[in-house]
Amino acid sequence: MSSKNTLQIALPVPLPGCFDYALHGTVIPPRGSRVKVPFGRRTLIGLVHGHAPSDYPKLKAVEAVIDEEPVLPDELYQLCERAARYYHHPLGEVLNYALPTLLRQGGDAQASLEKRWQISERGQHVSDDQVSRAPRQRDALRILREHPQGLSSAMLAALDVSASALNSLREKSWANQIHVDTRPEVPRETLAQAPLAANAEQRGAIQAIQKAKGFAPFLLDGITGSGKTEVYLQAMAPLLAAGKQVMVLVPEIGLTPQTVQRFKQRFAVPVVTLHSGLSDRERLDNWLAAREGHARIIIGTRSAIFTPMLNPALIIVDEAHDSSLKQQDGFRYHARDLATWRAQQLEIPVILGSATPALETLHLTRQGRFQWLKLSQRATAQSRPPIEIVDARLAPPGNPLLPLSLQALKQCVEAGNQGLVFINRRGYAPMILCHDCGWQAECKRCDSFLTWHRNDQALRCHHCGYQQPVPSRCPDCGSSAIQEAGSGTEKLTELLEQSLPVPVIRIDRDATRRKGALDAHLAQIQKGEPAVMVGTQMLAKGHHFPKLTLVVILDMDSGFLSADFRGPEQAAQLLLQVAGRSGREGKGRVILQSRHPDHHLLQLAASGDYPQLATTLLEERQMAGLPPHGHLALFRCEAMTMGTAMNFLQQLSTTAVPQDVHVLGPIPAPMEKRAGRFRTQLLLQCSQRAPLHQALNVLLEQARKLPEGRQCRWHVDVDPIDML
DNA sequence: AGCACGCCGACT
DNA sequence: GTCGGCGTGCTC
Repeated sequence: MSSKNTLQIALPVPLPGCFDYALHGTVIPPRGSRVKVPFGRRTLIGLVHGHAPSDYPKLKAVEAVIDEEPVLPDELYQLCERAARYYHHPLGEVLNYALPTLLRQGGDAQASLEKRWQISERGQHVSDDQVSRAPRQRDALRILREHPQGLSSAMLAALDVSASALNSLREKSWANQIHVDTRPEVPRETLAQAPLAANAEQRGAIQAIQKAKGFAPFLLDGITGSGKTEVYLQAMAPLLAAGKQVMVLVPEIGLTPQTVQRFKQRFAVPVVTLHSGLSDRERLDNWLAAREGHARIIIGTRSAIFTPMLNPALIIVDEAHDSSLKQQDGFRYHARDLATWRAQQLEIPVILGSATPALETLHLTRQGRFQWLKLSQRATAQSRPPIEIVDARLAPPGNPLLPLSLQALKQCVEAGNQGLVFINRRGYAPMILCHDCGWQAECKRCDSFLTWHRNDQALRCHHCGYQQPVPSRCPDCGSSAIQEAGSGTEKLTELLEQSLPVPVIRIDRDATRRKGALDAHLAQIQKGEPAVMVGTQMLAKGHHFPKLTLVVILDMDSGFLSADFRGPEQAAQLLLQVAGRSGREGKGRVILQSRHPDHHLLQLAASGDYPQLATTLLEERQMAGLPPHGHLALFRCEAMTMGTAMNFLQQLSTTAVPQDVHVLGPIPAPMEKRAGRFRTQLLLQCSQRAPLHQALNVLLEQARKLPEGRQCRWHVDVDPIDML
């Protein structure tokens, strides 16, 4: 055993465990600091995990120590360790994921400073005749003299000072470029705007959160329009006034300028955002601002849960039921659960806010492990509009809209209001087929039908992106009797444009792809003139449409009938979310078209009694041993042939696992073929977490050894959200 | 995951 | 005769 210093390094490679390296030098870098090490034929940046003697015979030496201090606070390092263990994902990759890109690449953990031009001592004493032949430089000097703290290049350009004049001044040592820290002083008074008046329920919730000491998990269960955000804002106020920081996690599409604006308007403190739209530099600056305690409100999407904070006081997860909080590839963590762990570790409160809490969260709350804060009244004292179920089978052929729905839309816009038609299907028609031989356009690479996008003259697969031109004749029988079946947003928009005297605004991924297009559409709606929106899920969240009084929902059935056990839960959440758009400032109406108007879960959801629906669903889950009553992990596999994918998981399923763990499968995934690969899955189920994790450890070890696995791409998903 | 080594087919 | 296809094996 070597007496030399040996470091254990976590590296960003998909291999379990850490790697040992010899350290020349006497100062041992602490856990969480970055080092550069040789790995195979390349050089990687890893994080110090610890130091302990190693018996590995061919130790390589650390090439360079990058940080003397950890880049991640130990609390975050521990969160990563726990997450790596729980999700069975390599620690090095988890840690790597937690770091901003520039730090992963070895960059300095330094906020960027603003460059400014400043007049020098010598420049102060330059007389006008010294620059009589250089009027541009004379003007530049005059301007710099007026601004002794210096001016940024952008401001100088705005004042018509050219870069060449400035460079000339620098050559004569009359001006310098300096770097300044432009972070604003945080004002003593952090409240910038008076809070809204809270009703009794809101006051109760705010007080409960403010009274909390140490770790305290809350479910803020409030129907749409009940003023959850106001509760967040008032709960935050004293924390911010005490110089602390608050983290707010929001769903991907919820991170709109309006959301951020609401926080910025209320508080005069630095607010930073963390989301995929930032440049690497902006992301690092914001991350550092949070780590150093300058940023006081940190708003971000799921990955923001890994942001370090100097003075953390509260974590808020808004729309906590939203499935975008679970990462669907690579490191498959759930930000809602990590938020709870982190709050526990930091001994601070965490608030999960939702109008339709996930059954997991409701279950914990009913067990008393979350404190239940209920908001049952709309803040504006409007009652929630009832959801009318109507039989969609009565719709005229080829038209997805019932006469009743169309009539209601007409009345709505004639009364000067706005309507929304929700249809969760993009394109013109979800299918095209041959009337003569029954041929249907299918994706070559997936088990799915191609959607006709008439605007773009293309058939497109929504699962893999495959695209092909629309055939004019049937490729099988040559008939020209090709027609579409079903309706998407494009067709519905066209139909409504023909029937209504007002603008029809389509809001889906296709219509809003162009940068700024979504904002332009939303702005048009905000003007409040009569109009009808046609939209997908994109419209379901966050947006506030004051003039919207009618919502027509076209295709919620598939969710309620889905093979996925979470189908009804998610459909109900979406239904209530969409319905909640209606009548936020006035009387509203919601029409739900369904081909299964007697379906009991659909009726329960439409009744608006989400707690009762949840109870029913939870009973079903208990009988089936499904979450939250049982725990699941999924081994997914894909390969070039079904045989390879099946064979691997078949081999794997013979591995001995702890007694109480049920190994189900392998079975072909619900969509057998996707993007040209065949997909299979092996489901692990257990009433307890511990044996499930033991089983995963055994199976993972086995999977890495099995030769059959080499022709497959496989991964595990702990607590899978969608089984498809 | 990278990145090498290694052994078989169509090209200057 | 070479360039390059991706199987296989390893990384402290």
